[in-house]
Amino acid sequence: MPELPEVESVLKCLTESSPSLIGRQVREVRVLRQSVVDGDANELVQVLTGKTCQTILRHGKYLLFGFQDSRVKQYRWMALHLRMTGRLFLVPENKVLGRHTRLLLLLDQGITLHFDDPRAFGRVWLVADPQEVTNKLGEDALFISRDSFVNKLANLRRQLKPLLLNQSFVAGIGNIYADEILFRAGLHPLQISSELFPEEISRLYDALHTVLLQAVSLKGANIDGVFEAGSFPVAVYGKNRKPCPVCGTLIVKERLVQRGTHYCPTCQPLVTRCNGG
DNA sequence: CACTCTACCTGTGCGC
DNA sequence: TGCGCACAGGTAGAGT
Repeated sequence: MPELPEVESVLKCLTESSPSLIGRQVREVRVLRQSVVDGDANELVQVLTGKTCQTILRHGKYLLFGFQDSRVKQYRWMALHLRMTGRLFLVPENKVLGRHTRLLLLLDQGITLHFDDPRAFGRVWLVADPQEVTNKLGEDALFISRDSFVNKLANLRRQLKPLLLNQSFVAGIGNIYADEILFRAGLHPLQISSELFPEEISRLYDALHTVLLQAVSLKGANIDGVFEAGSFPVAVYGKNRKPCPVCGTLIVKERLVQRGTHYCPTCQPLVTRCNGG
């Protein structure tokens, strides 16, 4: 369940730890579970071995690691998605493997990058250019402008929750932050985008921006022991049958659009409207 | 186009 | 105590 704020936190850990992943040369790649590599695992090993990690980008929930050969200027990129339970961390080499370690990059300076993932949904794959990943995605949710958000949303007739979850609309929001954003905006998950009043669209953008910025600054969400790092306090996610922090009404959890969805029926009423807002 | 369903996975927590 | 099973969810891809 790492979403944008959690992935951003991972990125900061990798780049700001000492020693940082940036500037480290790959001495050896170990694929401990073949399915962690989308594509040819042998090619991944061949391409990365000997190269140096020069930069790491994030777009939505994707990380892109730029590797360069000392002799060749052209970058090769490793894309990575943590999906549900993936974790990345730098540890001293010879550290015992976790039960669910899927991929190791053994680096210089005696450190190793671990990719652990109990559910084994996470993937890495090679791309020639970051655009291979970002082309299919919308703008990053942390950086999308109000104008861009308003324009894109106004042209779509979609329920708000699946719209926020759609990575080609805006990249980085998952189930937790979709619920949190809609709660903060006071909008029902099934409200139709094209029927919103301008003031409501503006509120939705404000909520998206505020929630994500705050969550990033707190290094992700704090959800009953799921994430050990973050301290962003969730208002509705996982709070079914608990009082709404605003009005005290009990939070409802329902399965909407194939997702566990938490909302306050008082603060987020579903409003039916005859025509576009 | 908008929406639904399924597959991919495994740890957790429930009922019996 | 332990067994079986539903459930959690991001994404791709197929189907309605």
